[in-house]
Amino acid sequence: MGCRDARACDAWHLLARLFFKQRAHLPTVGAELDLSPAQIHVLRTLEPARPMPMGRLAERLACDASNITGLVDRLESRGFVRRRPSSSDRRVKVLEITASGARARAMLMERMAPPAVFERLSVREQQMLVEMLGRLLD
Amino acid sequence: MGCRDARACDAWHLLARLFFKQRAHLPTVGAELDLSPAQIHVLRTLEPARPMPMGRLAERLACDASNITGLVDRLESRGFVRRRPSSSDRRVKVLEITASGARARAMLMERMAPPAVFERLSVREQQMLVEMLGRLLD
DNA sequence: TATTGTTATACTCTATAACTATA
DNA sequence: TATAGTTATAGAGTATAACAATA
Repeated sequence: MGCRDARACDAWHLLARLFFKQRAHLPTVGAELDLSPAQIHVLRTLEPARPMPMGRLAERLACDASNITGLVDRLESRGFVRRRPSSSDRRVKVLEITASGARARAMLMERMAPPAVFERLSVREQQMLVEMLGRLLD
Repeated sequence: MGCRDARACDAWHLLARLFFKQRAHLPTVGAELDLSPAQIHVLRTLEPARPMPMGRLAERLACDASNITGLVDRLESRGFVRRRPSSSDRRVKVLEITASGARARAMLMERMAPPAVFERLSVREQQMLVEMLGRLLD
């Protein structure tokens, strides 16, 4: 009845639980800037000084490319994000976060990672967690 | 421009990235059983032999209680979940996963935690990850 | 008077398919 | 012929507010 790899299933389950637990703060945090949860994830994914084609953003958010158009439309109209033509392929539009968007992003990230949660781990453990999550993402 | 607690922000960011990466498989996995991503998370949250009031499920999924009604309606009509009256409070309805639901759950969990991902960590590291995530969830 | 679950409503997200402009 | 982004559409999720039953 269980999974073949019980530890992997446990890990995924706990990971999802922690994500939902933190996600509970998204509506409150987003309300201050009038940003929906999905828009917050766009800002989170668009790291400053790391432009990203729209298609790649769709991959990272695990959604269809057609969703990105509308999400970016509203963020762009509010000055948080910019569309740039790609220099190598004229079909591609590259997304950049603006200075204003980067400020909003930093504020959002900070609210989403309340020290009260992650301080339950020692500094050494926090480093290990970050390193392990990074390896799972490769 | 960064967060006050950079490590906590990194951890939250990586956590969200990993969640989205795994979530990319949800539509494919769910399609086999005709389950939406949200319905999959209901089944994942409802661990076998651990009945849960509807309100508590709403908390765990970080959504409004009114959403749970519809989600559970469809899962119940397909025999994956049961509503039971609470013995102590007649306002409360307790949710149980059925035998059929538990089989679907095990299949989903296995597909969502492909060994190819978690095998990038040693057994010792997997144990530590599970232990740390558990502590973050307390 | 407060709480649990439900209903009705409106809004957003989401995938699908068809379209354009490039490649 | 294939790909990146857009548009139109319909379906599902979501929060809000009002409601019934119970505490």
